[in-house]
Amino acid sequence: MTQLISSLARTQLFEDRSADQIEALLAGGRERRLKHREMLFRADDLAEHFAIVVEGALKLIRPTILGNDVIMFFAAPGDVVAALIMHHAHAAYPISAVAMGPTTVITIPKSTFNTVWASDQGILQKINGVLFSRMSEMHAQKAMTKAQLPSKIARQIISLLEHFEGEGETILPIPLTRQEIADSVGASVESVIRVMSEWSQKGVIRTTDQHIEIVRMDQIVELSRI
Amino acid sequence: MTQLISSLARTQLFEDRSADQIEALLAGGRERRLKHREMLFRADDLAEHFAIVVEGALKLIRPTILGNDVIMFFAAPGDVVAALIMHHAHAAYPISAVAMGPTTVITIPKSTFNTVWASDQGILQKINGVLFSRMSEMHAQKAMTKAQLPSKIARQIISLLEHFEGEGETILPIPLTRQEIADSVGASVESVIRVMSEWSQKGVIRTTDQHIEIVRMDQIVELSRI
DNA sequence: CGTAGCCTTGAAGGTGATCAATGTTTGTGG
DNA sequence: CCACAAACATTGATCACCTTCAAGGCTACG
Repeated sequence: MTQLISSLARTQLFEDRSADQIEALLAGGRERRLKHREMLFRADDLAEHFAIVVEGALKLIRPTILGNDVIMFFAAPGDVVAALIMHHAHAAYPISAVAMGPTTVITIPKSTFNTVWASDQGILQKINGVLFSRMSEMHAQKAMTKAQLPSKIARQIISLLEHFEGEGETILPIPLTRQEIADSVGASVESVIRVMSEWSQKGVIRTTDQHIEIVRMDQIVELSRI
Repeated sequence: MTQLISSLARTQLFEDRSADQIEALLAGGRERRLKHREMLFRADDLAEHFAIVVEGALKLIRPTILGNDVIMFFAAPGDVVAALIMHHAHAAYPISAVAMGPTTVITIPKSTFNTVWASDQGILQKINGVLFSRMSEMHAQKAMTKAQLPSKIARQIISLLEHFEGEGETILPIPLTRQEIADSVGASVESVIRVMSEWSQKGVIRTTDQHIEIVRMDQIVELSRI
């Protein structure tokens, strides 16, 4: 747990907190290590915990009536998931959360949220920050609806790169399949493959066992704003 | 102002507050009556106020690189807009807000938010509720990306009807153009017109000067889940 | 009475979906 | 460590949905 706390202390959420304070905020919390593709919680299950991503990544997905999945968000270390729902009594998760690669999270009971977190102005503010960036991301995606597929994929990749690596890095640190890209931009796998294969051939990107490397960032940026 | 307070007291946000409490929360607030199509604030302007819709409606729009607009959200009476951004110092509005029909709002300075609102747990919780439903709406929309246009339009109409009227009503109380529907579902005006003209012919909907009436709700509901 | 905003209709064409088949890599149990 | 299954990537052909472009009509309002 001390290990955990020290890595949490580096996240945006807890940056201005002491180890003691963090420990108090984690009351009743439990570390969970998820394997690749393991589910943390399922849509429609009763929401009794929220979670903080410590390492790895979660995809927040929702099945559609048509049978396919839609990926709403990729949660990176430091992200809080299912926090908004904690304010509702007896509510169900609106989405499912699935690990991408080996992932560590802390799950915290609703009761801790409603006692410790809800009365901590600083934390609430941080959570709002997290929500704000999530909302911004959804807006950015929606603003691309009428753009062509290559632009959408390019934007998504850039966004993921920034969200997971900060600046400068060019290799996405999570295993990301073409299907997942398709599910997040609202396209079919085949179409995503056609676009990305062309990029690979032109040397714009490179893929080594599900890890995507951006070789020519300038080109991707350009594509994202056509 | 007393008039205003009494209509605010009926909103979800202030339902459990006394008139005095409401007045305190509105410190520095100013009533604004907007005409149809008048802009409350513009994207990229410095965000110094947030607002509560009292009557009418606002569309929250964002221009895209391709030149067209995207409508992110339709704000109904009781909705709070630009609240999330209040936590950031010197931030700009990420979207523009434009009145649909004659609209009354209260604009409240950032300073009030950061003093009175930020220290009021109850209010923060309510705001989270507002955000939650906004997020849910974005999710619902995203879940429809791969659906066909008629389904998207049907879903959007149902969602607006619920958001603006509660239950049971069948006439949308805001002037809503085909262009606005198109901008909100990510389609072209022409396509929206083609779909809705067919509905009009079949007697599923009726339009009288920009007010849409749902005649056969069952059909619309059915269409929304194909 | 002219302009602005909105609605309508038709024709042509393209982007991306769907379907189907196959190759490749990863993982697992005997 | 091999064999087989599961997950993932690929390619081609066909076709539907929706966009785009163009032209015109209707209604409200200053």
